[in-house]
Amino acid sequence: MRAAPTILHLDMDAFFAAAEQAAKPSLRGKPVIVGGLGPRGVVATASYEARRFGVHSAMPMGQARRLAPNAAFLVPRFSFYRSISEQVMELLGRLSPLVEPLSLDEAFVDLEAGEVADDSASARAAGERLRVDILAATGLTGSVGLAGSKMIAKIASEEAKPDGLVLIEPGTERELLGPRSVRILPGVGPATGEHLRRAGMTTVADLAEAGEDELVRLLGRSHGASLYRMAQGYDDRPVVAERDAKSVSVEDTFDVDLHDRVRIRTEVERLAERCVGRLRASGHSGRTIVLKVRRYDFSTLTRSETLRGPTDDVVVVREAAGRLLEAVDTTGGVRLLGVGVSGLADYTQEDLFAQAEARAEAEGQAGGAGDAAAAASEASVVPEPEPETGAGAEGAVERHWAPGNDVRHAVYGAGWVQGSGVGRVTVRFEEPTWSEPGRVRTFAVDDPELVPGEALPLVDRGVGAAGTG
DNA sequence: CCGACTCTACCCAGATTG
DNA sequence: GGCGCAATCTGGGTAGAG
Repeated sequence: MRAAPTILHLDMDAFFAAAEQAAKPSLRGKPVIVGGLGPRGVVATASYEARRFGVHSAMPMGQARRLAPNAAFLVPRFSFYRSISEQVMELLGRLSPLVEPLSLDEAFVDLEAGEVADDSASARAAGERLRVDILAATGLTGSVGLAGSKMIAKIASEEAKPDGLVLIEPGTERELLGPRSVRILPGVGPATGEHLRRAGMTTVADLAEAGEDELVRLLGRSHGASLYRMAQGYDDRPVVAERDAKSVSVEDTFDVDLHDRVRIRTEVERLAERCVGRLRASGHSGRTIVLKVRRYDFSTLTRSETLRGPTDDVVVVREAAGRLLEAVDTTGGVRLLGVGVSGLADYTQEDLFAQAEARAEAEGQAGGAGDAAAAASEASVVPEPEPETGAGAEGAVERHWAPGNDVRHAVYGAGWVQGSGVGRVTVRFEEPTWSEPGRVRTFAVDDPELVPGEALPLVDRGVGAAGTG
């Protein structure tokens, strides 16, 4: 809680879809839907044009297709979005050392810590300047919320969407929140919202009136107390620059349910390998292995096993996951499998274990430190160098020419995949900085002149650009 | 030795978020 | 009838140590 609205929340507008529109002139002003295109895909982001048809995030793709059959349906390209995100985060970093990213397209910034604002006027100026800078650097719009706390800043940016800025003066929080639905409070989703409704509370004012004891009784110690504070517009959470990861996991939903036990087993092993790949890439090891299974009827269960010490060994994780699977009934089919590792320790932590072990051995201490020694030996299991193919291991996409992917043709230049099927791939040749839609050509999928391409910059860059034409 | 109690670690499900 | 992926947090249960 602070007296000046110096906590900023930035939220890019329809980020994935807007990025695709910026990269592909022919999609500007048209409904664009980004998400999984398989039989069980969901919408990740819908452009504002698509939202007018009722399409929104997390909607099953089939439903989105029925609502907006003429929209462009694209597969997400995370590395492209990440590169834009990095430019945006860099701009935020100029405002303050205290930047807390929530996702690729969202972040909190503590303007006070950055000494760029200490009152409403200076905060507003910083926010407006940021929006201008983001547009200039990326060609995309973002919405800004400014307030004295994270919660209110986030509500403000939501209010500002799209392409706006809203500042909420400290002191006016309660009148703003009071009449609103409990659902605007962080931590109140469908389940908690329904829970509260059954208890006769639908507005934030209802919560404040109910009192802390009542909410604690209803929702438990932690949720109840924090919700009571939030309902009064009281929120002390600081902007935290970087928090270290606590778990790493991978999961896959299959196009059709898996029934074969052997197949299920090999999928679990593959997931364990991918998980360990990411674990090691992040410089971690972990103690607890988690297996996740979603069955044909959507019932979901997790089973976990905690080791004596942290590991980053594929063999150890793969076998633990396999053991966990043995205890799971998969009759009827499996829709999703996942493998995770939690209880993370980083390399330095692991080094300490290894050092402790080395010391213990050198001094010949075999006494009471049994547990520590066991932990050390687990931790120092030497991972075998894996004969892994390419470091990326992107899940080897079957459809080589996925809709939306960048390509380059020897004759026609840069373009992107509009669609493919029956041995053909249709490409639209255009570039981000063009103002007009480009031309469309169709090729054989194995046309040697057609190769995967690179994402191009969304805005003209550098003085050299002046001489075009 | 038993029972009651507290503390901690672990396990699992469910909820929430973007 | 359709419902992805990754991460975090919490509540409640159980088990062992003291």
